[in-house]
Amino acid sequence: MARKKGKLPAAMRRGHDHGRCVEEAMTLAAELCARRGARLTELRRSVLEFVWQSHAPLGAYAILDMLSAEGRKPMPPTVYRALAFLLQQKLIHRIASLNAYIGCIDPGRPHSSQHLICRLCGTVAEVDEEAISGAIAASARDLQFSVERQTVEVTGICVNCVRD
Amino acid sequence: MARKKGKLPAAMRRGHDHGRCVEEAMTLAAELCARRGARLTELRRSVLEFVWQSHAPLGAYAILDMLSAEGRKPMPPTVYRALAFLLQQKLIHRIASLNAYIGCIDPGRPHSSQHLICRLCGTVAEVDEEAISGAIAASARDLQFSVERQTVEVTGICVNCVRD
DNA sequence: GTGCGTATGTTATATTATAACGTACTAACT
DNA sequence: AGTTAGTACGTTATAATATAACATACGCAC
Repeated sequence: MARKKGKLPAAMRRGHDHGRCVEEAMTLAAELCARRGARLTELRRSVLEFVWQSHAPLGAYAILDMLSAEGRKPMPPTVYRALAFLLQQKLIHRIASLNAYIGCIDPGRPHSSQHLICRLCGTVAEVDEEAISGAIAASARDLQFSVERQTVEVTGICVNCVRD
Repeated sequence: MARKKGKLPAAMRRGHDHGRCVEEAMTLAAELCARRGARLTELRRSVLEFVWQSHAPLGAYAILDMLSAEGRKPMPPTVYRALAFLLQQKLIHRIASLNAYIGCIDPGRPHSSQHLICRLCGTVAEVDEEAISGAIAASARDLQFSVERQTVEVTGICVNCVRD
């Protein structure tokens, strides 16, 4: 079950226990990969964890720096391959307008998603609004356009930053 | 007035007179810039024309090559500055998922837009569906998120490519 | 025609991403 | 355990996209 109407997504709820979010996401990712026969290696796990720890999407080279700080010294292709795996498994999303990556909040269920990106704090909230994806699907149908992927990225100011 | 229901956008109507589209777009651009006191220089005009001539979004370096073929030999910043101007004037859109640029079909009127991108032929159709932008606005309102920009890029197969 | 603001030219470099090929690991079977 | 086939990772090089910083030229207002 998704977020209730009127309740903010976790990413935009100040003071929520994000460590717990990350833990749950990692556990779920491990389960999903096991179920699918996909190998969530140490490297991939690390990348996913870094991505999840940040409320703002992480760029590939930021991830690379974090891995370097940990002692690994991977080259770009290594990071990009890990990201490609996580994208395939739908454990993360790519935010095209930022060239950056963020954890998927609901990787176990096929869903469309929309991202609200705060220009000030960088926080991204993922939502899944049937009204939006349905309107897009309807419009495409009208044009006999066969949809494979919807990218919806909404840039603006989040509630926390407006208040500041 | 926008496209009628059931009628394809020009970009996806085979055999439409695209030369005429381009001409009209250039004329309108000149008028708008004059009205706004913005200078549509030769360079900017050329860039806009190249962008308009293509049904598929053009990358900055493709534009650069076209300008080079014409005799100018601009460096990247020159092209990016022209693109920045055209974006500011809302004469073109940037397609984030392709790092490429395409003409705006209705630069004279403030509007939100959604882009349907054919994965096979590269053609992009711009639409302005109130149902989509409205649903996004409503969802954002619900989260007290103040929207500045909506990016909606729908990837799939267009009607012409499905038939082939 | 002088001066000021804008546009463009130029050099250098930053940022994001991938191609190509080599090595190592892992799991499955014998 | 040894063999092997497939996958993951390492490494080198480079492609593709984009911007910073500073110099020159252009165009319009006065």
